[in-house]
Amino acid sequence: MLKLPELGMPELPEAETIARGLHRCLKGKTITGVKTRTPKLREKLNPRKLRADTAGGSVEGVSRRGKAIVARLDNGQAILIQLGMTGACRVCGNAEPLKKHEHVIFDLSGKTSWRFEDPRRFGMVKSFSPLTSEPKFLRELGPDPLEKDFSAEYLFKITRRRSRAIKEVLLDQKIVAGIGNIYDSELLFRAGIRPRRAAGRLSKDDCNRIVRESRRVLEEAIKAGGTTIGDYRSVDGSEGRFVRRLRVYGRAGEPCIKCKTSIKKIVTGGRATFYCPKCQK
DNA sequence: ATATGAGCCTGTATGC
DNA sequence: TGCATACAGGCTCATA
Repeated sequence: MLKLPELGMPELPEAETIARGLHRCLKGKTITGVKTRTPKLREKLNPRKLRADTAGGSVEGVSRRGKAIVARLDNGQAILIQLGMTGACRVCGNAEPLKKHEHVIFDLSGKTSWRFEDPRRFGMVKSFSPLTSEPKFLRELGPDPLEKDFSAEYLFKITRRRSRAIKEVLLDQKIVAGIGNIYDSELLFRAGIRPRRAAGRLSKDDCNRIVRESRRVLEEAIKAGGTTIGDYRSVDGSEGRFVRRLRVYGRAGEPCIKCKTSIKKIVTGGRATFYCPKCQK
């Protein structure tokens, strides 16, 4: 059975939970200091630029874009955090000892510290000015699966003439921003669609179900998410565990919850994919 | 234009 | 116990 790490399980619901938590903890606080411990993240950190852009700024708000986190400051700058595979944030007292993989530390007013932790360093942190130079990654993001513009019509239209497996198409952040490998398997199970179905062969109704089930599974997960972010009280993240009821992901060989057929594991696009061969067509 | 595979890293679980 | 191997939720790049 798959063991889920305690922190940082970053698909859309996790990013949403983190963003909400950060918003609550950081809104109105002023960044008094910026420390970086290694420049080696997915994209090389630029500590001087990060410091110059953000120190002295106050946090106006924190929100989510796809799986990424954006904190807007009152000086016209913003901080983008991509969580990668193992990225996590915590907010704690600024005297709290650093953890091994806490790479970026923003010290804030009120003796608070906002830290980015990422053992695998697939994530990244960078500052930018939202009005003049949004990073390419953000500019290219597709519609948010929880918003109206991710509709059955849109999905139907964009998948025409594509032979690629729907599982892989849904992972493409330029097509829809926020679905990751786990929820991809889960939503296709709920929609009754085989992961390897060629996207271009989906019917309008298939698209309808995919859009509907994407929303459902993501919203359910957000509700279950609760408190990922350590707040002043639970700095160790002990309160932040997600309870997930995964129906197919990580359940290879186990019986389907609907029909008892053995859940299958395949690899598409280099990623593990799980489905029920009977319930999904 | 599209699809595939490699690669960035460390941590954990497994099998010998 | 040690050691080697496989695998992990993201994303980008080079190549075909």
